[in-house]
Amino acid sequence: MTTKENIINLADTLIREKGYNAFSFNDISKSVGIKTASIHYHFPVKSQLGVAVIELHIEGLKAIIEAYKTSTPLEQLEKFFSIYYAVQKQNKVCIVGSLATDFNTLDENVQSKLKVFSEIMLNWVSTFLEQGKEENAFTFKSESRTKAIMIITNMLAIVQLSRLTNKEDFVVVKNEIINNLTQN
Amino acid sequence: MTTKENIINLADTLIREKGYNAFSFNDISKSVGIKTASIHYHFPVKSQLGVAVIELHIEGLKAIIEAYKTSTPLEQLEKFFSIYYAVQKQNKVCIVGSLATDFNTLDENVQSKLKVFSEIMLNWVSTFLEQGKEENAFTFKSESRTKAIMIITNMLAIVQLSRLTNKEDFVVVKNEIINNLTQN
DNA sequence: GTCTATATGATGATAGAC
DNA sequence: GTCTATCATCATATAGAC
Repeated sequence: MTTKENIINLADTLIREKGYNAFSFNDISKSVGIKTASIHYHFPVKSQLGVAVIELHIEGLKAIIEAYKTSTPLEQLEKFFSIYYAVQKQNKVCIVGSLATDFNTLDENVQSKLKVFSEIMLNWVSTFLEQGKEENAFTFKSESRTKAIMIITNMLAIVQLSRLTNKEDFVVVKNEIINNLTQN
Repeated sequence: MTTKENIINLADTLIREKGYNAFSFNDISKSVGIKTASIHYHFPVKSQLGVAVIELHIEGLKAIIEAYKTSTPLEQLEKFFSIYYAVQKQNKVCIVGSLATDFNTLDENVQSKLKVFSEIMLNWVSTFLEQGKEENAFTFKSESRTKAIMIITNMLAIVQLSRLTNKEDFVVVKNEIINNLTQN
């Protein structure tokens, strides 16, 4: 892994552990082992690092979508859950939730990049829900985009809320969604 | 309103607009019209102000719960929605979501106070959902605490997510929850 | 690419006068 | 209760040597 990739990965972890405005170049400096001034060589301003972090998430999600293109809707749903399961396991939150609460403090470039990511996620979930409905794998009455929002908000918030309530609540929510989608 | 109350209310707004680590004593100073040093007279350290903000939310929620004690489950649900509707209208997020993403940077006193608030909220929603189920006003198969978590996570996250997608998505989520609870 | 050195400004916080 | 003055610390960012 290059130093640049190292910096991005670390920034990603810090953003989702502590929040965008709580992490500093000094945090990264200590972990990567280079001085803060050297970080500026790779990312002249902090917001460019923020953009790079989101771009990494976009690439990763696009790769998953592509890899699961021919999988069943249920398999795609399970993959979606597995992403958040990993987030939860690491005591992080998801990138959308973390940056959404800081949204009004973010540079325009970070804001618009985050919107791109959330749209890709929403479209993906909507698509495999719709497909699952057509194949009678899933049962729900609402529009697929609406159902996607319901499920995404459940996931996005449970990784936040379970920091206060109980780690096991993640599985409770996951199972409730599956039961609800596959009932009858 | 006293200066102290003024400070608390302003801090609350700033936390939910910009995040805990993004708001400063200087922000409050400018709005309240007193110097930052004077704020320290009321709140020696920032975390004490954070605690006071959450205590205000606890008092407010307790008052609502008490006021709606004899109301129908549906009325209590509508009241619950109205709280988040106001949050959404003001382009804020809820206090739990805002502080949950910054949780690992918060003082212990703020962390534990936030847990108290989330527990009160969860208990309230669980209780009126349970009552609604017994009275056949609501239809759902899961445990009331689970259903409460599903609904709370929908609300908590939609005020965040709709900053990226569409303001109208709040109403979409609200209606979906009601349709889901009152179907059959 | 990484370093040292530094600029510049904001931050939370304290001491003491009024 | 609020002020002025000040502090130590931390932040992002830049210039220029290696």
